[in-house]
Amino acid sequence: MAKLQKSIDKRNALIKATIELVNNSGFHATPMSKIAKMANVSPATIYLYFENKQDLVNQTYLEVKTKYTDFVFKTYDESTSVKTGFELIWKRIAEFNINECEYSFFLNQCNNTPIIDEPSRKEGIRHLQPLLDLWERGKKEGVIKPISDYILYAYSINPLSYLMIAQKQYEFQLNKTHVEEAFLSAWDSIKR
Amino acid sequence: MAKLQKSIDKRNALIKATIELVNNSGFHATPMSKIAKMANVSPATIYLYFENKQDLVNQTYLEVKTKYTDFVFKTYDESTSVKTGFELIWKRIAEFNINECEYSFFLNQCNNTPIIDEPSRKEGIRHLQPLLDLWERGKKEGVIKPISDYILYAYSINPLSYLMIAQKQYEFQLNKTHVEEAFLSAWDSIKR
DNA sequence: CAAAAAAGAATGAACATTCATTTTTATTTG
DNA sequence: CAAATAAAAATGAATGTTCATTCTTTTTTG
Repeated sequence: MAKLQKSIDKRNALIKATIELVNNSGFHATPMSKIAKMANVSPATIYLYFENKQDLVNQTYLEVKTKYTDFVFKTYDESTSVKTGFELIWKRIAEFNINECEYSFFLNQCNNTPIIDEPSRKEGIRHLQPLLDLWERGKKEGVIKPISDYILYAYSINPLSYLMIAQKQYEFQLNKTHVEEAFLSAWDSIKR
Repeated sequence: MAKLQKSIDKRNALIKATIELVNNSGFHATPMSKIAKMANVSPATIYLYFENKQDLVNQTYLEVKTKYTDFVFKTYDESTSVKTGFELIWKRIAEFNINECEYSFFLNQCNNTPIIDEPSRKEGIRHLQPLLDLWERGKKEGVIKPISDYILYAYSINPLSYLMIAQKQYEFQLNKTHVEEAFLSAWDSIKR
């Protein structure tokens, strides 16, 4: 009896193709046949790895989201001051947004449109917990404004997504100075 | 000879239906037949008002964008101080985002995905000129940080879109207090 | 009553998914 | 160790559906 050992490379190639094609055309304008072609695989093969198109995109979302949070919190250390901790996380997020543009663009599209189904989306949100905890502490210490996490997120984190899109879509180039300026704006908007 | 007088009501109904359906399912998952049904019109009739599906959505975008900027700058008066002017514009944007949620959600979707074609998108951007002029003046007067308009926009305006989506998607409700807090964050992030 | 507007049915293309085979891989057996 | 074989993996073609758009006919309008 042969082992059930489907090539992980093929799965990765499919996920990569999905990201690229969905980024450029959107979920519904991306046919399975194109994904298959880009991954050098027959359309039928996709169904050995994923239940259907929705499942493919859900799994892609969760995989990218995991890469994102793994990267973002890798260097984070709970024992620092709130400001230092925030700066650490923020800069990692910025780095991810700039260097892994394909991934962030995909995540952003998932967060802003109805491609992803609700369970997968909920699953994805929980990943930011350490940042929420840090804010909690900051509020207690009187360093962070005592306002809703949604507002804190909207002002200090979400703008990075916008800048990333601007970079992709318009003739705007984010350089080191911009990142520093953006960080100061982020901190100014949430600090007490 | 009968006048060429296509009913404006029908066109409006089509645009309204497009917004609602695209908001809930996205462009490519919205069939013309559904748009027709919701507007109480035959599918063939759509083609009397619009060239094709892409044209329908482009025109919808421009129409909504115009409603947006008309509303936003209606009360604006160039002769005020920079801070007052900014507050005036910002609050109108907030009001639009909260009260005309359907419109803002649609605009946001257009800005973040590849539904709209490039010429229509460019056309839409120009509409924010008065705000850009105000920032220019603010920078000269030393009231606003001397940084890229993209960053100013990312921190002071774009967060409202995020809050609007959060309101639609999660269990978050924007009240008057939130709006005040958000305005302070916006101003803190761009003021010198 | 003629021209415009609208309608429903028809058309053809595109697509997600499944089906029938072939190819690859791993294991067994002489 | 190699030939035989059985299961898994992969494939290309087929299927049935959905959809944008067009065509032909009917209805409305001035």
